[in-house]
Amino acid sequence: MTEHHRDRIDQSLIALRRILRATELYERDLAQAAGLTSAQLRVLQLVGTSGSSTPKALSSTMGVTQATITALVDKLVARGMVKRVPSIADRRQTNVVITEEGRSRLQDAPDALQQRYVQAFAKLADWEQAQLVASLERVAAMLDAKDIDASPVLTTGEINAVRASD
Amino acid sequence: MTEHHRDRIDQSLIALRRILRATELYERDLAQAAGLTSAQLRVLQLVGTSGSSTPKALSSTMGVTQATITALVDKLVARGMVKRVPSIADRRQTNVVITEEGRSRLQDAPDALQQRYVQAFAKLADWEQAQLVASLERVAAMLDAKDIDASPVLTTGEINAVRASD
DNA sequence: ATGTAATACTTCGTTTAGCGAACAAAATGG
DNA sequence: CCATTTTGTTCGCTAAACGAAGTATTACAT
Repeated sequence: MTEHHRDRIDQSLIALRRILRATELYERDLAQAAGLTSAQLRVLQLVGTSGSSTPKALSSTMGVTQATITALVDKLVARGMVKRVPSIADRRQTNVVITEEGRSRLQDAPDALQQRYVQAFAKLADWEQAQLVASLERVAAMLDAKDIDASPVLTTGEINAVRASD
Repeated sequence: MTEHHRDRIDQSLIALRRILRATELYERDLAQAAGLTSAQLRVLQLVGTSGSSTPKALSSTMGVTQATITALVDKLVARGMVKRVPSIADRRQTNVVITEEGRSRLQDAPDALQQRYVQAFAKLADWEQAQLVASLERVAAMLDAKDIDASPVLTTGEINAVRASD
């Protein structure tokens, strides 16, 4: 592997970390401004876009256990953002439904990414936008591929081997 | 704003969310495999790359309060990963220094992004790598610009106005 | 030089997020 | 009809994070 390849890996990792960090920090500020925590806001947004969802679905979408969802929904229920409606089709299930109060709160608390991103994106030239979308989708595919490697933890040695593999 | 512009914004936001989610989920798994929590690992990595850092610096880099850093450093000290060394130049300051134990732990716990990313990145064609780096750096600049907008919270109306602004 | 302000860090008490284990209720498949 | 699986909740616990208050230490203004 040549030097500029290694440089590019480092550069893109640094850029990705900046993206992660900026979003994370901003998400906290935003949720606080909306009077919710970021985890609660994420749940509210998920319920809001679909109109209704089950704890099981929320759990797998967010990547947390159902027990955690129960606690988050409890808090949103206590604040009147959301209500639990027993499912008729399957009586094990509970539908988490957004309320009017919840909807209007969502209006005041737009998505963290949207706020930062949309304004800047609109300023880019057409070809830049197209390229950006293509690149982001490629990175996303790279990262959330379910089977990048069977082993959950790669040792440093293996990583260096990959990096040296040309 | 034409339809395909709006589509592109949506597509890129979706891609960014996939990136964020994949990294977040993976970070948890990885830290657990390394016997540390992800917050502790982040501190250890920061201290490890610079060799030594102050709580104040860690605090602003990570975007948390100093009280939080104190607690995290306490835990790393208890596990012998890191030690506190009083600063000589400024006696208010404490240097957090990585130990041998900490270094070797870092070897076993590579960065969450690295693991997922490096393998896939190496497989891309040269021109794709170059384009990816350029795009990622552009997004990062867009997101962590300190002055995207003076107002901390943008209302939905304003966002829609931006999206309709051409 | 001396008093005041700012900085660096810690301690303490509290809230939130998240997990695993144990459980009840309902659905599914023999 | 019975065993198994799925769905959701409760409980007890750990970790992360915050703000407020407190202690040193340094910087600054007069």
